[in-house]
Amino acid sequence: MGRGRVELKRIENKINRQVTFSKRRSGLIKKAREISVLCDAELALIVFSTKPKLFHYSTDPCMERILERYERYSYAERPQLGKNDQAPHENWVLEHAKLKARMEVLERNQRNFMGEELDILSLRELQSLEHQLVSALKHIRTQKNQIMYESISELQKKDKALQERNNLLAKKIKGKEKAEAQQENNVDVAILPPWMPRPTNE
Amino acid sequence: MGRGRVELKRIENKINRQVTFSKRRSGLIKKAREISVLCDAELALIVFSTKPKLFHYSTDPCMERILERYERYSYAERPQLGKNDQAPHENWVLEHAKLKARMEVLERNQRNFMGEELDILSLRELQSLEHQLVSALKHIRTQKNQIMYESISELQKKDKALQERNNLLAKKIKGKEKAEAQQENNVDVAILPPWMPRPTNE
DNA sequence: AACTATTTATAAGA
DNA sequence: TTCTTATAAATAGTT
Repeated sequence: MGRGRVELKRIENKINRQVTFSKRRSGLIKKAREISVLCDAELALIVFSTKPKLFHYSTDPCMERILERYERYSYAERPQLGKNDQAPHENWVLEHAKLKARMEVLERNQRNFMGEELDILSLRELQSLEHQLVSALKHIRTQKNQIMYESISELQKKDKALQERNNLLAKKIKGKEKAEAQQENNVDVAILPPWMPRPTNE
Repeated sequence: MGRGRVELKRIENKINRQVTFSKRRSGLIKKAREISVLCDAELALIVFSTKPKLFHYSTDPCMERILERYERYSYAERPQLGKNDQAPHENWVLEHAKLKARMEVLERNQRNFMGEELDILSLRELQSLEHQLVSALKHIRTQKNQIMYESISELQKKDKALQERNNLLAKKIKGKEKAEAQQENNVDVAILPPWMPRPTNE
């Protein structure tokens, strides 16, 4: 919709892509709101731009509710693995407890990884944590470098292609100018009355 | 769009609502796909009809990934929602799903903190992670230093105390030796026959 | 950010 | 559900 069909593929021009993103995002969110109001549907829409920036729309004041509902639904829809018909409740309680315990461990770890709650750790544990973080940092920096290198090499490739194209265009223009100059000369000579002096080639 | 404006409110006729839902749902999903392709955006769309039936679209093969990413982003700005006083079972299933979702986020975070699975992170996310780790390392090293200092100063205190006790004991022993020596001398001199030479004090 | 020529979505009807 | 079609809405390119 707009002045010209648009091919369904990534828009290469960055500015253009950004503008289109912004327009279509608002359109999408509007449509989402419309269907939710008109048809009394519950929905959640999450969009990450390449920036990456987050946009979202949800019928529920709290997006989480819908995500949870989704999780629940998709769990239920998943192919039922071994039916736990025998003691589903018992089983659940057990699993829940396990999950909770594991979660607490994870949370504590996470806080430690963020440099919090270190006072309960022994010297040996601190040292191990330190080594882990140093190693992680190494990986992260390597990955960062790689991304940056890739980005640079891509830009260089683009740059080269553009330069070549420029050269080509410059040559074409030069050729054309020469031809035009030639033509002008010819015309001039042709329209001169016979008694006028002809221009001499130097 | 269509033959006549449509008011933005719930369609009361059920059949009509259903038809509209079906049409608009496909339209919405189409638009979602378009923006994701054209603008290179990552997105997740979840729709529940009143049936209730679930429809969803996601750029990622695994919707979870985007939901996790969403969680990660919105985690900071999430205000604690009010307790849902629902049926206990419902509530419980819900909490379980929530726990599981949160767990997955935590696990992913933890892997990231350990320098794994970095390939899905953007440059900006990597940078943020790096800063977090650097800050954490600083805290960890501070804590380590503090523990070591405390340990050292405690050892020094102990050392000093021991040394003092040693000195004290040494003095006591010296005093005793002298006394004994004196006594020995006395005895020696006493039992020497009168014609033997006496020891001289130097 | 506003405009507008077009394309696209879709409401109603079949 | 699907197709058609008149019309509303979205939006690509432009200013």
